[in-house]
Amino acid sequence: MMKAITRGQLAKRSGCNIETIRYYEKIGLMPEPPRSVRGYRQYDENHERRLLFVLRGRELGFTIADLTSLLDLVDRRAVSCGEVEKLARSHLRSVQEKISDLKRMESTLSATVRSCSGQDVPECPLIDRLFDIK
Amino acid sequence: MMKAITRGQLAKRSGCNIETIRYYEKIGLMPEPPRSVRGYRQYDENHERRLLFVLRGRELGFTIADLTSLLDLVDRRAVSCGEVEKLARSHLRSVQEKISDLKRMESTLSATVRSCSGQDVPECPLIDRLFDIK
DNA sequence: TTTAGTCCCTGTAGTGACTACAGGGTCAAG
DNA sequence: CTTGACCCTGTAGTCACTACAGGGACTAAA
Repeated sequence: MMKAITRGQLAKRSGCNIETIRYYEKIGLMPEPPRSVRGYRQYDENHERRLLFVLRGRELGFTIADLTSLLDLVDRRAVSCGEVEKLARSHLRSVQEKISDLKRMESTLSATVRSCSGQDVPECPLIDRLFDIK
Repeated sequence: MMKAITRGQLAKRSGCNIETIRYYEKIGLMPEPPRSVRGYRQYDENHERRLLFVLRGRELGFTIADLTSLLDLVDRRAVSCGEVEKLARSHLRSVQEKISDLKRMESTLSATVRSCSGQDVPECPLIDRLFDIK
């Protein structure tokens, strides 16, 4: 059994902002941990594992709602690869859409920046492009 | 001179949500237009051009703050290609960073989805991966 | 002329996912 | 015994909108 750690220690170990932990507790993503006599939160390795799960999921771009339902499956011990796959596939699609949106942005931006003189002159192709009617 | 149009008409022409126009006015990105006797906003082609500028800039991922400073340069007739280029370049860098973050996400996700059985079984590589310690 | 429907106005609250702050209590080191 | 770092709480602020409630105005049909 791991010795109980405080919120600040959990934050440091996980790389999570300390307030975010309290926020995840408030929205039900993290369980309410036991408290010390003085009311300090006491976390153990299960809390840490769960928090890391959430942080990794967020890094992969899953929403809080996605993670809530994934953790709900886990909590109910009803993980079925089928359900998870469906969620992950639809998330993958949205990530791919974001990438192509950003690539379109990137090519417009870099074309415009290339055409910039960089001089201290009052003609700017970026401004002109944004102001172009139609 | 273009006949004045209402907020709803401007919204329809520009493809912008009607409430967003009011929001842009509140934060000073759009000027307060003249009003009709009954208090209806009356927009003209300059408003439309400015709104399209903002909408295109947002599509390219510029923040409201970016657009505020760009439009400020325009309003002060002090557009210098140098300043604009600097902003655009730094924005381009952040877009490129976002793209590479998302690509990392994408490859992890698609690798995981590929390894999914898609079956109704309780072993799921995505869950396992998210729960892996370290 | 009435009525129904669509527009416009205002202020305010809600969204997502945090992050920061104020005002207090606790604890360990020197 | 004091200083500073930690912890607690509730609340407000962030960004860029979006939605809603409650009211007035205008248009077209019955």
